[in-house]
Amino acid sequence: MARRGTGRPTDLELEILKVLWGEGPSTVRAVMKALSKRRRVGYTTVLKMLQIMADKGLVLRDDRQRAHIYRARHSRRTVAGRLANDLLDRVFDGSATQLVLHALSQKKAKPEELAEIRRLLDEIEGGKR
Amino acid sequence: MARRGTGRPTDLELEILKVLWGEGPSTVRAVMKALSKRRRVGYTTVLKMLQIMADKGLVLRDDRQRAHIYRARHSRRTVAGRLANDLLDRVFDGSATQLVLHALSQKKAKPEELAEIRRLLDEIEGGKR
DNA sequence: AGCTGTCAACGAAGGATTTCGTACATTCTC
DNA sequence: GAGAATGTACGAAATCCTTCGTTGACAGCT
Repeated sequence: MARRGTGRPTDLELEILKVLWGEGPSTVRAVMKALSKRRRVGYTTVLKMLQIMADKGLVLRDDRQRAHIYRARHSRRTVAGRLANDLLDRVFDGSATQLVLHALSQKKAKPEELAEIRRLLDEIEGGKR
Repeated sequence: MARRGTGRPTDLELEILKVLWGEGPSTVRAVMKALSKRRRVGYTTVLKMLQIMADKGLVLRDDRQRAHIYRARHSRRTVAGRLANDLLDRVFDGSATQLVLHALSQKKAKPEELAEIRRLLDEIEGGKR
């Protein structure tokens, strides 16, 4: 049971997680429908993926109904943080600043976003004083 | 020739790129030596990886000498930015702010780093005024 | 020339990811 | 109840990543 790879969700797994985060607990068909809007994907493929993901512990399955209900095991916040962290370690050697600098210089953030980041900085520094 | 996957370097590919970025153009053996400090890896494995990476266009090969010299095709800055960007699109739906917030809250940044980020923010906002 | 060490090239193998065909069970509808 | 629709489960195939054994070429040395 519980397989192990890199620990990171793969591309398709991430797409599926995003559906579950957005739609909440769903049946295979519901996930498949939502996913079809962005990607051509067959029913059994989604089913198989969800089975594997359940096996890996990425999703939880409620099989009390005939159509099993799947839901993400970890919040979007948790997984996203884990991935950001992972990228941090693998590429930026743990320097959050480097990652932030890249992220900010690549995408043009809106003024409100910049203000939000400033607020976070204040918050972090405030906690230390 | 020129294969295509996700476009992202894999884990081992990234490790190899980091060696090339750090050491500069190197032979297979030199890469293998440097890599051995952090990971158990055989000579032919590194050779094969470099051949594949050259095929993909991740590295460039100079085969004028008997021992071919490999070097990273793109700078660390470029690749890192691309990866941060990719994560942004795949997980944070393009919101740099979200990524920054996660990055900053996961790792505890040093005060100097926070100051550096502030400087960047000033720079970005300054350019608009 | 023969021996030794280093090199590139190739192919194969094992594991992971993704896709889908098929089989079989259950539920719904006529 | 028969047949269609919908569901799970299983297994196989295609591709990619990673690893390594083997082969043949080449260079240096005696």
